[in-house]
Amino acid sequence: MPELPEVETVVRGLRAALPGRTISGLRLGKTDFIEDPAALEAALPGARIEAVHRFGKFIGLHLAARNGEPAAGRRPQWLFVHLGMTGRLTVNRPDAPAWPHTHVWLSLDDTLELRYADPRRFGQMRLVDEGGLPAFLSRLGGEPLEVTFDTFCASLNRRAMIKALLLNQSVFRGLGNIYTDESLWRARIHPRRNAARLTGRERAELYRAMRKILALAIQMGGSSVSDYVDSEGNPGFFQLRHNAYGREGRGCRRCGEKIRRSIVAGRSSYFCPRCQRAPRIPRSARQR
DNA sequence: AGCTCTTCCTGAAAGC
DNA sequence: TGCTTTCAGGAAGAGC
Repeated sequence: MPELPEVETVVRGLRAALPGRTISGLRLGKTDFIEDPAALEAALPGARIEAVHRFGKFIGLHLAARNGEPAAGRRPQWLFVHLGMTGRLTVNRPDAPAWPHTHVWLSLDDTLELRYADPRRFGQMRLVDEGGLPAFLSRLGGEPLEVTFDTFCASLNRRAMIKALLLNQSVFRGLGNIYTDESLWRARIHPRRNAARLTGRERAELYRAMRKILALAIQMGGSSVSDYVDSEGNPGFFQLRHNAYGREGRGCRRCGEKIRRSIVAGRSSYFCPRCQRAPRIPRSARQR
């Protein structure tokens, strides 16, 4: 599933292909994952793509005013795309075969196509104008690779399980199930630990682990565990280096103990029961 | 505040 | 073999 490293990989690919191109046409299939399909049809044709950015798991295409229109006309806008679970945003030649479940087709200068395919349609697509950007960003926390150690530590002072906290996009933006599990494994912290109770040393371990894991994953083009491919349709390879995620029953690569899976914060969570010590359960909450 | 539960959706995998 | 059921999960909203 696309998380920060996968989205970053897609963004880097798009950044090499899109800026400077003009959207010459738009075709929509199913639109239930698009906030306002009519707005896309009104705004996109003729708009020029100025830049491509990433905000957590969101891809932001910065669009310039329509060529030749007066300055008072259209303001710059952002087209935000979230890949959800199974979204694929690829640049293709118009004659190339399309993935099944392709629902958005953007013609670029009549020579290329930007396509969005998403079997489960858990993705999102929405248009935000320049003035709406602060409100959009205010719902998101800091970038995991940009946040300082001090800010990171301060953000952990909540009484929530560390796994739930890391998954919460309003705390840090971009971490999903894979990279929280991989970071916690590397830092030897159990997913059910209370974030506020992590020691200073544990916070430092987690900060370092998270940054290392994300950097490595980006280097390897992300993890392809289900449908993920980059903007050229190629898979990533970081799944080969997973130490926890998806490894239930297999040996921990540090100590040999069998990796366990349990539901934490509503998500399948993989961890090593020996390296990642479970928190003590309060007497009051134990069994019944 | 922050937890659990539910909904959205399809394809893969497990079950019978 | 072939049909049916279960499961996976990011985000958002309801309810507690």
